[in-house]
Amino acid sequence: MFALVDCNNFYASCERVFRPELARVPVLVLSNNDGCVIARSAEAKALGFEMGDPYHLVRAKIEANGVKVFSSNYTLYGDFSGRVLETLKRFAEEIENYSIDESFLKFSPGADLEHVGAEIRATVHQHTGIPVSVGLGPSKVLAKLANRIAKRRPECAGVFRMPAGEGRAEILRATPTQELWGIGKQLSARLAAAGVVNAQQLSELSERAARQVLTVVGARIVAELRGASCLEIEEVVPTKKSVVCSRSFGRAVETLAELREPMADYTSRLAEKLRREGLVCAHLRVSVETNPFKEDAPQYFAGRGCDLITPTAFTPELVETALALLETIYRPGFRFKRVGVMALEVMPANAVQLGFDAPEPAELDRRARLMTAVARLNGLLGRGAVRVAAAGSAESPWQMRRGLCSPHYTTRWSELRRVAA
DNA sequence: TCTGGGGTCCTAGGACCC
DNA sequence: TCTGGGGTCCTAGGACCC
Repeated sequence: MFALVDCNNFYASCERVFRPELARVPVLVLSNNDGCVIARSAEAKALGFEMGDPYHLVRAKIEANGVKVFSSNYTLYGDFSGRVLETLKRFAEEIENYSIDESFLKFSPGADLEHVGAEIRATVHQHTGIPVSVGLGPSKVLAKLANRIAKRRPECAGVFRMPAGEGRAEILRATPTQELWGIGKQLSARLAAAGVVNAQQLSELSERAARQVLTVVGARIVAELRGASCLEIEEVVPTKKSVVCSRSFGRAVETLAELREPMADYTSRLAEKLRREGLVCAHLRVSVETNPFKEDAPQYFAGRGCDLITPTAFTPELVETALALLETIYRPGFRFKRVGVMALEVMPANAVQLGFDAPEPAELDRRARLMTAVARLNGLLGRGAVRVAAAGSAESPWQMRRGLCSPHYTTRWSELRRVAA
């Protein structure tokens, strides 16, 4: 049995914890740059504010209704998120922190689940001041759905356990496919075209049909809807595969010089993020974008990436690369609204795939030996399997390079020699 | 006349999530 | 004038190899 514990209106609730005077006041939290609404208290929802409402379009309504508005404060939310997680740990042995405001708990078959939902709610509220809802079900998808119901039906008091049999079928019939976890706008439209509009119909789809319409992801959802758990708890936080820093600016810009500035800025933030998490990247990608909301203006969207000679999180190197990439995709005559930079092929800074002793300095041709050794290993293990790594000194703890068979290696022998040395 | 087939890797793009 | 930011996974298609 799984439980999904979800904090109610999380960011708005965090803002409220230390401000009791806001208890019944409608509260909104805005995105970076105060661009749009990203969290709403129950009172704000009742007033008709929607997720993603542009601030400048709802400002009048905010003032007219005495709504309290906050710029987002992710440090605060991260702190509360950690405290909620700590509190939840006492309730289950297996726990997955799914997002900043949600966690999955897994209970063993014999567990007494009669009152656990209410206990979780009371304890989290007592310890953190954050209200949560609890959904229970035999699979993650069903626990997610149960959570929605817990939130929606006042008589549930914030806890709902997915029934079996006809009770569940009745709920699934009343659930449009788009409300399911993993089914968005596009997929629900695709399903509707195939005559499937509610969750019960979806659960009755054959594995083959589900795969055809929704690919393997959809097939898993169908199994989960039938109560067969196939999405497991992921307790260990997997290391990131990419890290992004992208942002819109207040005012659109046109020249390359004006674009270079935010690009350099975001890239150094990206480098900081990587270092903070102990990561390096072997591929960097940048993108630029005009304002998609200005439909009458000429639109341009472009991105380009390149492999790095040495996986790195070193700011000057990344900035230099990002600016060079920017130059290749910049086009004059457009009004740019956003730039982004993304680190790909991210790996832990201390990763070493395979090491071997460097040949004796006295030996005639180190280069040939290295090449031969790596080529042989890659022949045995598959192209790119071997990466050259060298432990370094205290100032430069280590350096690492992607497989020698990458097209770069002959052109930057000096770099490799430095690493190998 | 008649022009293979199987596999991998990479990239771009689509879809989803919070 | 003013519309977020950060992720993941999957697929299709092209390049390339033998």
